[in-house]
Amino acid sequence: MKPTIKDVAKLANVSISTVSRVMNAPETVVETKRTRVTEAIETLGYRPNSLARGLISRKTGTLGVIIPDIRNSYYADLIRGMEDASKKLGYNLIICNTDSDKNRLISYLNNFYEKQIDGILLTSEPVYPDYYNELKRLKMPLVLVSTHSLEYELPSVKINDEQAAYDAVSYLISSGHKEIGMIGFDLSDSIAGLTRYQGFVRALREYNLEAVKKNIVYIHDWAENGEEAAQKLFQLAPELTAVFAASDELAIGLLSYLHENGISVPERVSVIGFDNIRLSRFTIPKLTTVAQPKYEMGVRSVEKLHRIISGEKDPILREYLPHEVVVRDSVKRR
Amino acid sequence: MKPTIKDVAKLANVSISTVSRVMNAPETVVETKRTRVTEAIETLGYRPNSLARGLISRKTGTLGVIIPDIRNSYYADLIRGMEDASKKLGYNLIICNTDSDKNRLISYLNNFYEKQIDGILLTSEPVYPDYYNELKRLKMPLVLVSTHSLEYELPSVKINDEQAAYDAVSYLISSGHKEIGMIGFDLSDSIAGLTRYQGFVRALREYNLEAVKKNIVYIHDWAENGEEAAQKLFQLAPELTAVFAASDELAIGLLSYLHENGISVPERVSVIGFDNIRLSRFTIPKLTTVAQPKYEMGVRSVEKLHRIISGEKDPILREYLPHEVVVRDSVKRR
DNA sequence: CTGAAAGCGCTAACAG
DNA sequence: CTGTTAGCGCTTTCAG
Repeated sequence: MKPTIKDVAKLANVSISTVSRVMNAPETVVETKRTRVTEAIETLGYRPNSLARGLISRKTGTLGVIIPDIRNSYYADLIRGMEDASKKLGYNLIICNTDSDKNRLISYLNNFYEKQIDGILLTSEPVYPDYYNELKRLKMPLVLVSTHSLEYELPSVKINDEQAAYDAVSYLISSGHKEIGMIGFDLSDSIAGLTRYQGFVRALREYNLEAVKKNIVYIHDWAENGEEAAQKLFQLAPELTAVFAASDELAIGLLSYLHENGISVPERVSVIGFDNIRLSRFTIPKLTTVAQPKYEMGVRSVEKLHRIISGEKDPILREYLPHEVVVRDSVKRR
Repeated sequence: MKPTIKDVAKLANVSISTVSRVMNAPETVVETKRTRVTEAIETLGYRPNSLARGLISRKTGTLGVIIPDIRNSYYADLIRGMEDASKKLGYNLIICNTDSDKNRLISYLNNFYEKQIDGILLTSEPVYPDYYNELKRLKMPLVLVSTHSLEYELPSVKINDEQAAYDAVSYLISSGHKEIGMIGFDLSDSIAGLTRYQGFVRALREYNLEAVKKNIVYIHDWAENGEEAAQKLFQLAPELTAVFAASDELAIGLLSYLHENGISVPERVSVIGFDNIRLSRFTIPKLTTVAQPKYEMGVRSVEKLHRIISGEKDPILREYLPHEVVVRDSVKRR
């Protein structure tokens, strides 16, 4: 049986309140007793039960993270950032994958509620009305990450996806490309789908290239094969000289497809990705992409959530972190 | 304030024990009251507080996962497998990154202890005596994943790394290669380092190629640049026709290096990786590698841990799951 | 400065 | 079948 505060009290010959005090406010206990207690704690290997503590304090020191699928490389850095910030602030992270399944998401929300989680980090998921209602009912501190909500007053941290896509495509255009295509996420995905498409179109329009906006293929699930999409795209528009892929994973599939088909990159076709995942530095050729500050986003989202939990006033409701075009070797000037 | 069992009892006009009963043993309550309680729960949106429950049951429904660094692609599938199995069995997963730092690891162990975690999944870390002592002191159910211990009687699930490396190198040899090199993890890493090296050497020896076992470069940290290691390796042994990389990430760095230096793969040099991470299907050329059943390992480890927690007798202490050479395009017969 | 006592929300005997 | 009561391990008044 694990030693409890009672055991410590008995061994140190004090009351349990005194033991409690040396743990929470040592200066209020006379030194003689304090050391006796400390020693007792030591010899018993006592550690306070955080369930009992949480029952009183109404704090568990645990945050719930909801992501679509951890296998998506995008989340690796994000979560690491969250974890490092959490450790610093005294939290643990419970990670849950939803596969963007509504029921699974709601089930986890209730799970969090029962576990008395201190706050939620909801990732990549658009906030549909039913999610919002559930969230509101549960009344748990929340920060949206890699997503936001314009309809509801919900704190969030993400990049400006539309602008980032715009910058990617502009980079292609300013490199002399006119026959540009895109592999994007379904437009029903209001975060990574619609916005990046809009950025794509805005760039084209600005340079009077709007005619090529038809050169687009959508994928409906992040794990879908980038190669297949690439094939469809080049069937649709064989004349392309550049492609904007809405994620690096997609770009990597595209690179693979092009290589298989003897289409050289960047000589014949240029490719720009999105996210700057770890392995994008090692593709052949090295992938030019627009980087999201993923680690930093993870850190910021936890800090933001912590501020909300602590009741501090958070200066900015919707935070947008800077993205950056990382120039490597997959785009050629022509 | 969240509604408590008292609120439900009051609203349904029964005692709190009755409410408790409809939640835990509904059949022991007469229907009239049962429906009254159910309705009260419904209208209040009541959910039991799992802290209070856990205080009594001594179960939290939470498992602690310790990994070196989630940014390592290897862990994505593993964790997803753990998560899916956990959801099925009613657990949540707390994920902690240690960077293989001893203090950080021990700090998390104590953290788990205080949180009354039901069990621990300790990943990739060799069990040093001080870890073992700490683990023993804490007395928490534990399963080792992607690692094991020969000194201590600790349950584990992993592949046979030595054999897997042997199979990789044998595949190279049976494809006609004699000038073989390796990029491996430091030998002080008894799991991914030493064993894979031993498999490499055993294969060489078996085919009387032991002379080339000097063609090896070690990296000391998984995140180290595979390109640099590759450079050192080819400086050391320019005549190589094949390289065994101890991880796919390393293999991808190697591929990148070779391409940068105009060394064609697999025409001039063949490459075989290890792990079969998601993106290894999309490298150029597609990477031949030895696959670990990562997802399955995650599932099995949670099931195993669950069995231990439930006090069931677990048939096998140390489980070894099958690996498999996945032949793609990066190794050429010569 | 310190001990006794109440209570966080819930489960589990124990009577009735 | 159901209510009362006693805790689970800890923090927090409240006296002294």
